Amino acid sequence: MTFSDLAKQLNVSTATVSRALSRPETVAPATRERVLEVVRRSGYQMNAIARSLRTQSTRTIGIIVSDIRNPFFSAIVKAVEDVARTNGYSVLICNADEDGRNEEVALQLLIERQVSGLIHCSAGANLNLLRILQKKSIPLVDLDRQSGLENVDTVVLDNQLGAALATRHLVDLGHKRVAIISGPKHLSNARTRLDGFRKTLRSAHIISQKKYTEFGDFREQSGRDAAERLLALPTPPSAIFVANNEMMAGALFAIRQRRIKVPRDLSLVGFDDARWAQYSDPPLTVVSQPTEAMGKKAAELLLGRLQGEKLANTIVFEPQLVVRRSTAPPKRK
Amino acid sequence: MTFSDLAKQLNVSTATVSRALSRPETVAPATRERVLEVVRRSGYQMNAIARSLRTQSTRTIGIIVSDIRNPFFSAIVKAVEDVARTNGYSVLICNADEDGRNEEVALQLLIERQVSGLIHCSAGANLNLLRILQKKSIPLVDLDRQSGLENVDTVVLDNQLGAALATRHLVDLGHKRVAIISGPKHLSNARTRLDGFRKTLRSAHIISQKKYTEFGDFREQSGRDAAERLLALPTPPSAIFVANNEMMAGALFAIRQRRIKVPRDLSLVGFDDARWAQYSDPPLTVVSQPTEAMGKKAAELLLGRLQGEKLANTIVFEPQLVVRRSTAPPKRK
DNA sequence: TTCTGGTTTGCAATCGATTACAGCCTAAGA
DNA sequence: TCTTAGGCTGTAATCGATTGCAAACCAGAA
Repeated sequence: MTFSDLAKQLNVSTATVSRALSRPETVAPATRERVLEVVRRSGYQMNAIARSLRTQSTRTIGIIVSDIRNPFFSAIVKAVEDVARTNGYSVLICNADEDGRNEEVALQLLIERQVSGLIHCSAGANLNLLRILQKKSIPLVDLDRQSGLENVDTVVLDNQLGAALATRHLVDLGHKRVAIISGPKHLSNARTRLDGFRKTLRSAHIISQKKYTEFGDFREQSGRDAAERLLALPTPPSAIFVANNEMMAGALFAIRQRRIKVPRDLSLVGFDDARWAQYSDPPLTVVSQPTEAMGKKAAELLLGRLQGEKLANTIVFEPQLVVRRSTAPPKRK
Repeated sequence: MTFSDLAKQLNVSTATVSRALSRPETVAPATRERVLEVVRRSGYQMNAIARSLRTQSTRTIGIIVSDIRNPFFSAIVKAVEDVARTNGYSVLICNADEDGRNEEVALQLLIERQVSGLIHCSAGANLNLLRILQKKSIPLVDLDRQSGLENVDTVVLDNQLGAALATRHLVDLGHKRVAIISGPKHLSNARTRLDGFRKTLRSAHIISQKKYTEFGDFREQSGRDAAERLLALPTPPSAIFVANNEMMAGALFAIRQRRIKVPRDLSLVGFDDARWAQYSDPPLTVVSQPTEAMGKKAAELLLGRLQGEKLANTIVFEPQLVVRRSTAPPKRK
């Protein structure tokens, strides 16, 4: 069923049908009613592909996340989808699985599908493809992780502050042997968190030791491995700051396996307040971020750009320390 | 940058460019190389919209989920996306928020966008729109919840068995006052779970009482409300079977607020083994489902259909009872 | 040289909606 | 009665890639 079929049935031209639907005031009331009636009765469904080709606009926004199962990202996706839908956009979703290669494939695909805009949680892709977006003037919003591209809308947490809050909390409790399980060095948010961690230790006159600095890839398994290495140390840390929730899940696994008591033998601070963090035993002290708000804001920035906004904005959200029961003063030796 | 631009540059026709890319063996080696070289150098990106219009195929699969933040569905989405990607498809995602109206809007949208196929976790939409899909012979896979449409591929859990396992477990522990927080009556999976629950009680000669049967909408808040009602009863239940993980989170909230000790004062069995269920305090006894496998299977069935498979399949997955520490024999009075 | 068969290429229609432009009609004004 | 303006509608081009058909070309056989 196409306009041309309807037009034949109605003895009008496709132009009239099109106008009756998209600019009703330009067609005579009588004709308009006739057209609309037939459209309704026939259950006609517009072909958005054809329309997109002609109008050069897909009203689709692409989103690349690093792991849709991470509650942080699923909350982002949910928020983005909400904003998109209420503005007549749809969402094409791609998973990068924390791998720059996958991200590049995804970018390629989204460009080919002519997305109107892109929300992008970098897994470390090469900048060239992103430059293509810019050349095609497809607006881009960096979310959570900065791609490194200049003049791009950005929504991030103040990661430095977040890490500082966590670290400060541990230091204030009296911990001296403080470890970090950081994210990969090539991701901006991981770097900034590590930075905040180190600065805070330094300002407390604690030397951040190399053996207490572990790097994971933001995924569960790497958190588990890192925790195992830390716990196997001759003098293991008395506190660990784990830089994201997935790695925290992994770390917890290792910790339980060794039957280490939290917080008696080990204090833990996590990053990002996934639901399970508060239900966990013990409930975890974490740095929480306003996830939904960040997703919403990213979508809004994007829509703003699509509606002609010129300037690139950088929005920084504030983290909050949520103290629960996974942190306590260190055991006296 | 279009084929026509490239063609001009190369002094060939657009037909040749097209063929060099999609059926290289049909063009002379020399020309082919010339074309490919220019394509590479110019960074040409195919316009998938135009191609889709011409070929009448978008290679996009739509997915409607009821709540992307529910880890059950995000695991599904992840699995579907994986299978899709490795087969050259993309995924258009829509959120129904457990509301049939939203689902209908989503269906409309996906039809207009000419998705090649649809994976569908019903929130109870009207069947008419789904019939349109069938009329357009767009393959459809019902996942987790049956839409009620005939002759449709289906991937479900054996919900009856799942509920039976849970209930049996409680009964075997000696519980007589067993309550259920069920999902909404119009969803197939909720109904079947309720059914399994009732049948099991009956076979144990326990009368399932109306006051012990609560209905929620599969979302957190409703679980909380339902739990509150149950706990406020003159003789509250000694065990509750909560029919999905979101409502369980809500129920737990209410239970903690009342400082009820689990499992001493109340046994709990959940449905679907979200990550937090095992980290929870106490770790929850749940009926687990092979979520990823279900998502994967759904995607595979869909792709099968897209490749010409004729018969509609119904795949039933087996649930498993995972006994943790939220269940125990009832207190003796 | 002419013909045959095969390879390579181009022409032009096509997918379905949108829209600039032009033409038609009607009614009001001269 | 003749203009003219404005409202309504239709014609046809367009978006960018694909593809059936036909033409052009070439090598080898007669």
